[in-house]
Amino acid sequence: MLTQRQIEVLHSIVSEYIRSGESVGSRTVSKRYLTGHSAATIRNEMSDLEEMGFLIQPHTSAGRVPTTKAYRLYVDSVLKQRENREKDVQGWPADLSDQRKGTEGAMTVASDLLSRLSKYVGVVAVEPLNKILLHRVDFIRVDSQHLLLLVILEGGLVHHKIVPLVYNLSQDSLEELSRRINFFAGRPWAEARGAIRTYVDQELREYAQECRRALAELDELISTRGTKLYTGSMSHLLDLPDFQDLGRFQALFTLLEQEHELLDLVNSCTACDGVNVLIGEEIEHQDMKDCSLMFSSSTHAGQRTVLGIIGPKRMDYERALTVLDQVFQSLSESGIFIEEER
Amino acid sequence: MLTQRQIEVLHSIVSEYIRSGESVGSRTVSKRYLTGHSAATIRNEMSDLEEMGFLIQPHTSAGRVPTTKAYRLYVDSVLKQRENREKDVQGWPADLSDQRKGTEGAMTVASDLLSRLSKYVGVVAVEPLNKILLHRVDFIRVDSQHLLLLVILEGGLVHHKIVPLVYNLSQDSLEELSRRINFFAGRPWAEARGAIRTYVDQELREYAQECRRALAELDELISTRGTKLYTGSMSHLLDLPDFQDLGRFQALFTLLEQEHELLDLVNSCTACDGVNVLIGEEIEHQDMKDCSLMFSSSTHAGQRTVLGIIGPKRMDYERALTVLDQVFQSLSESGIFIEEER
DNA sequence: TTTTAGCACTCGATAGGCGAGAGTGCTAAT
DNA sequence: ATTAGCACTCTCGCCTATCGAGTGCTAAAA
Repeated sequence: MLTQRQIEVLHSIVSEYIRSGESVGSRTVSKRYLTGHSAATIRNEMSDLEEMGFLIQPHTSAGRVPTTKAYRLYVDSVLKQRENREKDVQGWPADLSDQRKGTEGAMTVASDLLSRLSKYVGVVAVEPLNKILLHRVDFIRVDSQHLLLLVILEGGLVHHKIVPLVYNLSQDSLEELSRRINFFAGRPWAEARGAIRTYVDQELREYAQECRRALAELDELISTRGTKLYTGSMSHLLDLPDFQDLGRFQALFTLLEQEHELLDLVNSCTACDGVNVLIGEEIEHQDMKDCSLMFSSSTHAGQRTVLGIIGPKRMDYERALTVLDQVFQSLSESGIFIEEER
Repeated sequence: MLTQRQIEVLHSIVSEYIRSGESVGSRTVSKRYLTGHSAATIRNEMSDLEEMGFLIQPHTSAGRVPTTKAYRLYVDSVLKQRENREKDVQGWPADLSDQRKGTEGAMTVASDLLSRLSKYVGVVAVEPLNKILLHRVDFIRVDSQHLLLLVILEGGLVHHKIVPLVYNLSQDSLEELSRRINFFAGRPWAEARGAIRTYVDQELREYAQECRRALAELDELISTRGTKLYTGSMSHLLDLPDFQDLGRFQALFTLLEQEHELLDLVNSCTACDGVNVLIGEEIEHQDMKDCSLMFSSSTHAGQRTVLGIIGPKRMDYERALTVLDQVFQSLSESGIFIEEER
């Protein structure tokens, strides 16, 4: 168990390290943080803390650097403090409501906002559509050869796709088909799918093949689209001392450019609602061992949305937290990703 | 005027510099390229070429490095050679036709393909929609409060937007409105706009305000969307010796992340159809003075599309050219951005 | 017993010095 | 006109000395 003073020392070291990025010596702590104690005292505590695995020395005569274990303690205390002030946060009114481009645009703006405000990298992930509630489906005849599938989901998400028509489906059968599908409005697509397929097979025998094709396309449009990912700007990272080393930067950069890798990462984050932080090795990815991932996931109208900030392990967790709360709030208030009444 | 031998020397130096990335000495040229002449001869030629502004020495006793002027000459000759073999190119069959995600997806894939194959950065720019031909417009009542605007353009591009409805437009007036608009199918939106606005003002007086609003939304949807830009992956750049220096990389990186900056750049490229190359200072942008921009712009069905590759001045122009041709061809063959018959 | 002052020691970072190597320009010979 | 030879220049890598921050330990003070 840690004594009160040990906790204070640890907290000082983490703070100072986050601030400066350089290993922290006993003198610094004694002078700037715990002025009541001499450097020697701090030194002894630091030695103990190192033995307990909270600190390491990069080399014999440098200061100490916090380990993941230390960050963990620090972050937990930051998160705890947040719960107390909680709703104090309300700074800049990010105008996401200026939704010229709908959901897609808002998410792009949000991820970029996360990046710009935090100075790290913002990501926004929106879950697969198949869990979202269906609002309405339309089949629109574009011309004799093409059909436009139009899917409107709860919350105003719209998706579409043009598909070729091989057989000639009558406008009537199309309307009948969409009427059937729309019967499932307000329920998740996953539910509607089975029922509709049965209907097509049994009653629309005549055009069954073509209908089934249209349905398959629709299914693919909704289901396989997978989690949609938005990544904010990354150039701020280059200003950080942590990424002056090209190799380290490249590792993260390459990772962030490969959507599917990043997706796996984000998917592993959807543990529970609220704000969570993964630090260094806690993230199951080699190239992220020097990074931290703070994310806030929330579920509304059956759709899970994850806002995240990726930065160095040495990130300013307090600021990141504020930014995350802020953007989350903006997003909620703008009524874009949550449309309760409808 | 340059003698034949001077041209050969210059060509050798540029080739070698592109290959190695290090300043080229007279010995190297003499040994590996113009074996018929001694280093001293080359040296004299190089001295002359430097006086003429084709070469510079980084410092007194290093080899020489080509200037923009030299690259210009080199690139022009590469482009000239291409015209001769022209249609020889046909390598990997990039399967863009697997267009699960429509135009948008294809462009994303194309830009990424450009990046991956060239090892530089690929960009694809698609012109504003307002010049594209209108195929059909629909207004769809989503619920009592929302209207879905649906615009289908020639070539299968679909755009949509949900807008709130303040007044109550009858289904009839909406249908009438869309019928009127669809009268302009096959002509550019810019043309249709004026006529329709007149119609609304004069004949739909009753709901004029609401209609005008819907129209304005539609107008915005089509017109102000501006050039749509797709940027491929950039991580390859970090493998190049040219970008080992963080500062240089950051400059380019930041630029590429700022869409509007990049847009200005690309817009200045739409000079004429075909392949063009801008080298270093030829690009009107401070941060691009060490980069080159190769782009191929083409117009089909009234819409201009620009494929571009951004790399170091020292880029492998021949490979870049091949890649560009290749992707361009794939895009054409996949019938995505060109749909002639319809 | 805990804290503190003092001191010797360690080790990385920085700066200066040195030699090697690559490339040039010039001159003289071919 | 071309080429061989040579002195000169400049960068780069390597080595060494020095500096300074920080530690661990010991002994004295609280």
